[in-house]
Amino acid sequence: MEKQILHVDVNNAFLSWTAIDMLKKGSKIDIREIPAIIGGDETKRSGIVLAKSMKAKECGVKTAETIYQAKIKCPGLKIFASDFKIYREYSDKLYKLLLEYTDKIERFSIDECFLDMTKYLMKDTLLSKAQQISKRVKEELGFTVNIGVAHNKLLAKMASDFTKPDRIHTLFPEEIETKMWPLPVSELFMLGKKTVPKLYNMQIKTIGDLAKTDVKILSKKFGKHGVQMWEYANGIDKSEVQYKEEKPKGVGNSITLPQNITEIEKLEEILLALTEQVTYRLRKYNLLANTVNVQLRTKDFEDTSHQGKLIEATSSTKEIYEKAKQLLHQMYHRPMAIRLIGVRVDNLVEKESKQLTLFNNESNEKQEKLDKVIDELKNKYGYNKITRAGKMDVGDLLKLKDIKK
DNA sequence: TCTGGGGTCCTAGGACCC
DNA sequence: TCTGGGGTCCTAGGACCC
Repeated sequence: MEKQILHVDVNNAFLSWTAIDMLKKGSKIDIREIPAIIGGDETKRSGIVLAKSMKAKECGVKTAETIYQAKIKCPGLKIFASDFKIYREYSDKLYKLLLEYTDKIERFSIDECFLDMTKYLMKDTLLSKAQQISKRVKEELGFTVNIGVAHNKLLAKMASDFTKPDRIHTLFPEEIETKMWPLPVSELFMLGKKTVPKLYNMQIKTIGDLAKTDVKILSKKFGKHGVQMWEYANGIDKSEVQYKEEKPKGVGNSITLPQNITEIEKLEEILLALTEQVTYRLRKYNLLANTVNVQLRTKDFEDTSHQGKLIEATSSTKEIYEKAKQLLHQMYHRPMAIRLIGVRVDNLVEKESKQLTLFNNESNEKQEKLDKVIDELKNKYGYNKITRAGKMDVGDLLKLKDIKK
């Protein structure tokens, strides 16, 4: 049966949400109306553009470029800090509103949702629902969305990306040729900056060119990915809206350091703080990890990572940190100037399904109790207030003067 | 003061087994 | 002085997304 899918995409999400939050707090300016961006902190070496206003876009400012470059392009540019707590609140408000139309919603990211609206079989009904959603979001929540309407997720997502802001676009099978095929191939979902030049070399410049290319040639050159890009170019996507709350497949935490660090002792301390955050989230999900992965980025932007299996699945800060420290020592050799360090856990399993081991020793139980007490304190008094005796969280660590150089 | 942080999925190659 | 081949598991790295 033919599905009816909507893709709802918030226009300039971070910038819009910051704008309406500022207005609510009495700001006289609407940062959506001036050349403005939401950006990281250049003094912490995380100075990239997260979102831009239309006026900033007109100057040529691009998402993910450096603030430094953006300022050159747009001299009067105003920069505002991101606030993910606020973004989460607006995202939740949007989700709640959408729930009134269907419970089959997939939260694809903080500012994008797929809705399975197959229960509205009539095209006119479907379109009027989309119009209703668009109007209500604007009036009740104060920001605008783009909505893509199609028979599968891929086409709905492509459609919502057409012209912005505050628009509804359809992409039904008979419209693929006129609406999607003339677009540059780089516009196709899942085609990034590594693949596009290769396609250009093959004289494949538009999505239409890709759709008409022999899938065997693509399969040979790009493997599975080649088949998928051909299907996408032809509007084929069989995936379902994943509306059931899914547990994460991995949990990670990484930080770009304000200054490069060479001393392994300092890296260890930061690693512990990162690990504490990871295991805290792991325990909140009631999950256990089977593998630990440590990532390093050098001052020259060379990335390396090492991973290792744990003896048994765990969410214990101590056990995961021990493993992480071991991995760090494996990969670290002097003199290395480290720009970024990260830890992540993968191969997660439900806590309940953990196999009982013969030697469920007392020390493990003790450790588990300690983690639990710390988690409860963190829940009660706020994450950053509570840390292990003698240790600080990443934020505090990075404030230390002696970390410099 | 140039280059985030959170993810997912795929692939190539090595180790090991039969 | 020859050197299989299939299968599984594991790891490092890469590509892509928002």
